[in-house]
Amino acid sequence: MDFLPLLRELVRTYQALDTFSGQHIRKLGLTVSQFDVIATLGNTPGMSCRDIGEKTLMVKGTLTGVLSRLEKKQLITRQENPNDKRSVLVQLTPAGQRLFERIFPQHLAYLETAFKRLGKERLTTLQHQLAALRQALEPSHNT
Amino acid sequence: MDFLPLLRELVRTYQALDTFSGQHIRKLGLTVSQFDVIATLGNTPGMSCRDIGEKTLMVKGTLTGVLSRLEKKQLITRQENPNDKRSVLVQLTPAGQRLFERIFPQHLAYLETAFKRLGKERLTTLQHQLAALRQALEPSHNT
DNA sequence: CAAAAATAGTACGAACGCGTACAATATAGT
DNA sequence: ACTATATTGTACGCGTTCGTACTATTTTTG
Repeated sequence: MDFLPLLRELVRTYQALDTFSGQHIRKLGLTVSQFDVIATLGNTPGMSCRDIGEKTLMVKGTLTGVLSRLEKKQLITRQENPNDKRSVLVQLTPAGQRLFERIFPQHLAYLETAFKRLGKERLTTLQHQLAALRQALEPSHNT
Repeated sequence: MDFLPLLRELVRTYQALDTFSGQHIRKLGLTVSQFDVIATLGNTPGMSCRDIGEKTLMVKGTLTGVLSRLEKKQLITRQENPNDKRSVLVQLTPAGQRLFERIFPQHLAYLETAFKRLGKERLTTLQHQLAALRQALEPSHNT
C-alpha cells in the first residue's frame, strides 16, 4: 500500500489545477469544459465531435451537452458534413472567435503565473513520470 | 506555453486512475466516491462529515448526497453527536462493515497490480513532484 | 452577557462525466 | 451487390461536483 500517498496526491493536484483554472474561467463567463472547446476550435476551420473529444479528453456523451450549451450561447455552430453525413462540423461563430481571441491568451498567461514557478526541466520530468504511471493504469498494459 | 503537455498529461493520468479504479469498483456495486467513504469509515468508531470530507477530498456539499445514497443502501448510519449538535456521527452499519471487509483488501490488491510496475522509488519521487506543482497552484501560494 | 463571527451540515440548481442504448451512415468481407 | 460490422453523434439516466444560500449551533469578542 505504498502507493496510497501518491494516489491521494494525484487527486489533490488534479483538483488544485481544476480549481485554479476554473476560478479564472468562471469569471470570464464559461465553464472549464466550455473553455476547452472554445480553445480547441480557435484558429481552426472547424472540427468533428470526434476530434474535439480527442483534444479535450471528453467522451462523446459529455461533449454533446457541452456543445449544446455553447450553441445556445451562440458561440459555436453545428453543420452537416457533406463528406460524411454521420459527422458534424463544429465551428466558432464570429462571437465565439472574438471570445476566443479575448480570453485564450489571457487564461494562458494566468496559468503561466503558476507554472513558471517550476523550472522547464521539472515540467518535462513530471510529465514523463505521469505518462509512465498512466501507462501502468491503462488497459492495454493489463493484457 | 511549455506547460500545456504536462497539464494534459495530468488530466489523462487522473482519468486513467479513475477509470482503472472505477471499473473494478463498479463491479462490486459501488461508485468510486461511495467506495472512498466506506474505505474511510472502515475500522473506525465513526467520523463527522467534516473528517470524512478531509480524508476523501470531497467538499461537504458533495458528501451530503453520497452519504444519503449510502444510507439508503443501509451501509451507513447518521447519528446526532451529543457533544456538538451541529455535527453528525457517521458510522458503518454491520452490513457496511462486512462489505468493507470483503472489498477493501480486494480493491487494494487490484490497484497494486498497476502500481507495482513502478518502483517504490518512483512512487515517492512522483508524489513529491506532484506536491510541488500543487503548491504552485494553491491560493496560499498566490498571495 | 450579547452581538458578531466561525463552523457543521443540508438544500438546491447547473453542468459534468460516464455507461448504455440507439439511429444513421460508412466501410469491409464475402 | 449485400450483409455484417464499425463509426458518428445523440438521448437518457444516475451519480457526482461545485458554488451559493440557508439553518442551526458553537465560539469568539467587545
